[in-house]
Amino acid sequence: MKNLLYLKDDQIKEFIEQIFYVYRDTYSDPRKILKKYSFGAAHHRAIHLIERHEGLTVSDLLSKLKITKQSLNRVLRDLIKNKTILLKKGEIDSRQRKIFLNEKGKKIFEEIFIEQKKRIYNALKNSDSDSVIKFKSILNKIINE
Amino acid sequence: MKNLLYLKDDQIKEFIEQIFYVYRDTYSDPRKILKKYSFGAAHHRAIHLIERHEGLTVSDLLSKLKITKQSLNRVLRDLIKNKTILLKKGEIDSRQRKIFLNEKGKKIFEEIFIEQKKRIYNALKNSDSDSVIKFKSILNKIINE
DNA sequence: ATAGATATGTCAATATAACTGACCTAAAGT
DNA sequence: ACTTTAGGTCAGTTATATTGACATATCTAT
Repeated sequence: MKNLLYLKDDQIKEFIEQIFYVYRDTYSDPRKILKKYSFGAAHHRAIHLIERHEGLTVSDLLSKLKITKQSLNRVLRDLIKNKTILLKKGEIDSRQRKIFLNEKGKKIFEEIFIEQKKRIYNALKNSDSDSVIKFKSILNKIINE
Repeated sequence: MKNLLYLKDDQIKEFIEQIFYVYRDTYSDPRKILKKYSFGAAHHRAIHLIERHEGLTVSDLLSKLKITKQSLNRVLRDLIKNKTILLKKGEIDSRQRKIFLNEKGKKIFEEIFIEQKKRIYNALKNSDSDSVIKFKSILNKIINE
């Protein structure tokens, strides 16, 4: 490993710590709203990914969440029972189930998102465009590493 | 809210998604090593914070983890039983317990860290110092928002 | 056409990590 | 002396994940 000052172990340890805090805070802000619908963190993550990738299949969602299908199934069952999402058979491959938010789901998502966005928005509002682009680029590099 | 192009809702939704992936991947890399010691994610987070803040008190750790003391207590008990950490009475305030990694704990931490650092290191090694500074600054803004 | 692979769903048991609520001791602070 | 704080613990519960086995429908390839 190269001996760059800004890549000393202490710096990396600090990043690992900060990543935990960022995740912890970003996903805990809308907890009260989720509770209103008897949803937990697992439902939240699923709803977010479904909103971002409307029509994704069950296995798409599995590979994004990286949990087992048995775990996901509980969550999807809850969301279906609650009329938050709906599943449509794939037209090309009818084994697939494509997942969509229905109207109620979209409203719940918006309610969650309003709470959750504040933290990110306020953190970025005084940053210049270049900083934001670089921030995003590093996040992507970490994910695709 | 200002109507900056790079702060549109879609951009913020993407950040929320990326933050999840970054946390998911960064903390799942050393899972096998943790399992070797019968530790889980909760032990990992505690060990990391203790290494970063040697001598922190139980309540310091609680406020970093943001879990209940009953939850933390299970984790600390396991770590003590395993001889990974030790608690010392505070000299000034003897109600406090200051938490340290002992020799075994330091070794386990290093083993975990070697696995965990790769992802961050590889993501940052080709970034310039300015990008890394900006990345860190935005992480901090998100946490302190 | 049929054999094998894939996408999804489900049952059951278990593990992990969190929660609430109650209660306790020891040591500070006032 | 009284109250507050730091920490520990018991008991019960909930949320989220796991492993393993098995079932069904559909697609793909020979």
